[in-house]
Amino acid sequence: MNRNSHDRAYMTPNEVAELLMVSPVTVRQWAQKKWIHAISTAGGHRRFLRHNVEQFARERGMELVSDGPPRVLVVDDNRSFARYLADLLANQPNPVDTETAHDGFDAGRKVLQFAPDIVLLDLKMPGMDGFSVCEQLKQDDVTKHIRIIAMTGYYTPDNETRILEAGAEACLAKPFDKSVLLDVMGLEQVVAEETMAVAGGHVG
Amino acid sequence: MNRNSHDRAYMTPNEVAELLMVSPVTVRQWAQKKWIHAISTAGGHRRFLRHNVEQFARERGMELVSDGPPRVLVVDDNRSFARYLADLLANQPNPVDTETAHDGFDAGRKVLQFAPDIVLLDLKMPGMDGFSVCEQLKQDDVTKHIRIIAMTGYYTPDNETRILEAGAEACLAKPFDKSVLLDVMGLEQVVAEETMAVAGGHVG
DNA sequence: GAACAATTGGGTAATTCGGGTA
DNA sequence: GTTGTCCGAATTACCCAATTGT
Repeated sequence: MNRNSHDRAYMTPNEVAELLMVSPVTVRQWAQKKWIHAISTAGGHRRFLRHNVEQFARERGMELVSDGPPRVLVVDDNRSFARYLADLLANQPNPVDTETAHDGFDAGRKVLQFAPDIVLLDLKMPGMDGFSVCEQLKQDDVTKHIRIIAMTGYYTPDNETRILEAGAEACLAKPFDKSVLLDVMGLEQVVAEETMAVAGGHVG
Repeated sequence: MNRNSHDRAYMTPNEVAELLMVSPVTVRQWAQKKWIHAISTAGGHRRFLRHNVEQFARERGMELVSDGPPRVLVVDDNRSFARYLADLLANQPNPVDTETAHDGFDAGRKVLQFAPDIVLLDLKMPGMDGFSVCEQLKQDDVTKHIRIIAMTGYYTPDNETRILEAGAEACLAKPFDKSVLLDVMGLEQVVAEETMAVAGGHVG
């Protein structure tokens, strides 16, 4: 079993090549021209830091990171709650593009078609293992950069630990405050706004 | 050995040109008019994502000339059975490219990334409604052309009717003969080969 | 540590690409 | 609407020896 680049802090030339949709030779050239900052192993092989690769891509105007408004995919089998979250985000002062998915298949499809920057992922969906989804996203070069924020109505510290290890950057226990969500997502919100309870209906 | 576009997530302009039966210059024009969504390399060269190209082609009513061998996605939560089917197909006298998915999310992802010609779909997967998957595939312009062959260990005439109405072209009751599968798929097989029982392990 | 497959670096030549124009 | 052609630039192929991973 190969270790995936997600588990490591560095990337190999081949991994960078695939991510940037270019042959390894070209990555080599770019490194020689110092367009991408590279570290050298003792034997002279190059290793790249994810941060440097992304910075390079951004400077060259690649679409690795969308320059438009953030795109958020809400994955929750509770349709009304998903719709509620999506509307909430779409109506923020800072615009956000939103989309919803209600089952695993739909989620997998839209992750590629909608190409979100952030996925709000409900962990407890029938037949869909949120942990597995998280791992799958992080193992794929095309989707590994997507930020994952987990949500669960059955919060336990153990679950939080597991999902964070799987690659999520936060785990929110339902119900959670709107302000907490926006804070975790890194979206600025209007100051002095009263906190509004955001509850998942199916939590009961 | 050259890497084929089938092995990559992206396509070069020349590859797109060949697929669409047009000169590279024309592909260039189409990309400039933004008829085909293109991503840019750091050096300014264009790269195309497979599903973007296919979407464009189908919007224009084009018949895609599948250049390579047929691509088959096996969707079954029983990993060993899915692997067995995939190996079986891959080792046919007529080569077939195969891929497997074991849950809804994985299936949704690979339907776009692998871009199969045929999906072998198990109807009874935990939390994944095969009928819903079938409908989703048929409702999306990008995937509606994909042939769907259903498989179930709990065959009933009613189920067969429903899945056929949802867009599948056949419904196989496990266990089924290898020859039946190949026949339904339209893959030629070596004559006078003894039929070999193909059973799903979890049907038990 | 030894053996083996896969990856990598460096070099040069060959190919492909984008844009403009016909 | 599509293609041919030219040019400078970007990308890739192919060579082999060295490094890395298992």
